[in-house]
Amino acid sequence: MLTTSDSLLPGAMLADPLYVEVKKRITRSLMAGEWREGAPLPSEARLARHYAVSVGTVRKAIGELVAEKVLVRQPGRGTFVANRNRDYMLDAFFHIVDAQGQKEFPASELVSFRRLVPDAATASRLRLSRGAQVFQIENLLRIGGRPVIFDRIGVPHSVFPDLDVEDFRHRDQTIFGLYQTRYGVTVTRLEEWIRGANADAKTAGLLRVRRGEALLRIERVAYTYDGTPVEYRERYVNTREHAYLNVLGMKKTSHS
Amino acid sequence: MLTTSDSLLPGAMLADPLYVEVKKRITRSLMAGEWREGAPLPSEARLARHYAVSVGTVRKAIGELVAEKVLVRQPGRGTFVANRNRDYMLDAFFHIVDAQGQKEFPASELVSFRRLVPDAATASRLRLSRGAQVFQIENLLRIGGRPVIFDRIGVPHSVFPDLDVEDFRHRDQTIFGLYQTRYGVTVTRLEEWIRGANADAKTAGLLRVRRGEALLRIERVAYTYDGTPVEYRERYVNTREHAYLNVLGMKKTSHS
DNA sequence: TTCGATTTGTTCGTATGTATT
DNA sequence: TAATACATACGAACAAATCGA
Repeated sequence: MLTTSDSLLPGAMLADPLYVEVKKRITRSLMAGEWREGAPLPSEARLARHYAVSVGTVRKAIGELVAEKVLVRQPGRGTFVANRNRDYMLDAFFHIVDAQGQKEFPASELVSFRRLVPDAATASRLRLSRGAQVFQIENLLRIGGRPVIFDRIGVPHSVFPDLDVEDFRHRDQTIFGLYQTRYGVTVTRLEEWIRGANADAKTAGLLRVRRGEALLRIERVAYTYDGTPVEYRERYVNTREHAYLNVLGMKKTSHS
Repeated sequence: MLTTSDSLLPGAMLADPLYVEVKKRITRSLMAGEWREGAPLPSEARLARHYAVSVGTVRKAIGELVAEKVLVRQPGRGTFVANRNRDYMLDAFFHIVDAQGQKEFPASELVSFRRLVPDAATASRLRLSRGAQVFQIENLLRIGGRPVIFDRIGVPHSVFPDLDVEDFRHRDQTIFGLYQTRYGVTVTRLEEWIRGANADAKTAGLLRVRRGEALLRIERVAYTYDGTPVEYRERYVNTREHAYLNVLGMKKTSHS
């Protein structure tokens, strides 16, 4: 609870700069669930006293975590653990847009929920040992009422031991939000491998396209703070009326 | 040339914080081509004196430009205009990897070079007025000797007036490098719209796949510092042995 | 509504460390 | 070795936003 002092002073041969050390400690506290999602951190001045460093050093550490979207700063109010709510997820991790480039949050429909030993691809991506089980969830996502995305999700049984169909069916939040609130698992990083794929019979039926129609196939691995893979997702997207939008480089600055 | 002083002091009702103002001025100098690619900027101390602000303020401005990969800092040496060389391009703007996630720089083969009035999609993406002409370049990219990517590139005649086939055929650099060195046009931002597409006869022939095979189709617009679109590229990727890799969120930190 | 306490944002200045030439 | 340049760290002052008394 950050009650006892935790000075970084005692000349203990730090490999990293002070602010990196502070950043690590804050990250560890975050991982340990010391502050809830949306909760305020102690003020910069208090953290500085606590770690026995200057305010500027704390500011630099917090600044990097803000850049990584782990924390949020609000002038006059404080620094908070970033909310991984619907809007945030939409902004950060969801890249499917309509022809005008607009994002819309999809409606989710559960197709199947099973517990099984995964195929080789899933096991490998999730770094599972032989025979380890996963929950496999198939999900159909509709945008504007029409099916656009089909997801096959695999999550390790070891990470989400008592996961339940009802969790998925009745959740009022994103899937990542579910991981967060029910298991304290925060997704901080995604790797997406995007390819083209001709629709097979099952997928074509679900997405209402012809067999053989070109779909987007996205293989995606989600990682936690410490780099542990916690979800493997195979996603098929009907890109007739939608697209995967990726923006690289400088954000719109327009100082001309 | 940054010879005369350019103080920001005279209480001239600045809307932005000082460091944002400094950032804007540096960006403007960059756009005006005041410092060549790879050239060193004046030291932080000199810039601080020049703008009549503190070193810390200059550092914050430069820091943001470094985060945007416009500048590069080297301890003990100085601050430099980022090199948009092959390696940088590969890292920043090229996302096609092989099955192991490795990037390899593709070999380029010119298929066609024409000057024409573009189709509606190209004209719209490049914000061209009716009747404005573009150069259209078709390019086949090979990775490991095999054709993987087919590009149809459109660039406004107005931006690259005397562009020549030979420029493309004999360049020893990336296409963006050509824009930079020959026309002073620096690409800082990309928008990529990714979809699936069934290969048509021509593309199938070039990429040596069956007609109807699912390819990745990437529509891409490249923008300059000030947001002007300077290139529209339609790209088809054979993703049998390759993929478009996108990484979102925190970079690997691993402070556990 | 006003006021005061708290918190982050900006700016300055200084000192010291480390890398490069 | 000395000079230069960026990196880190500290501290101080004031501004601006927020919130509750």
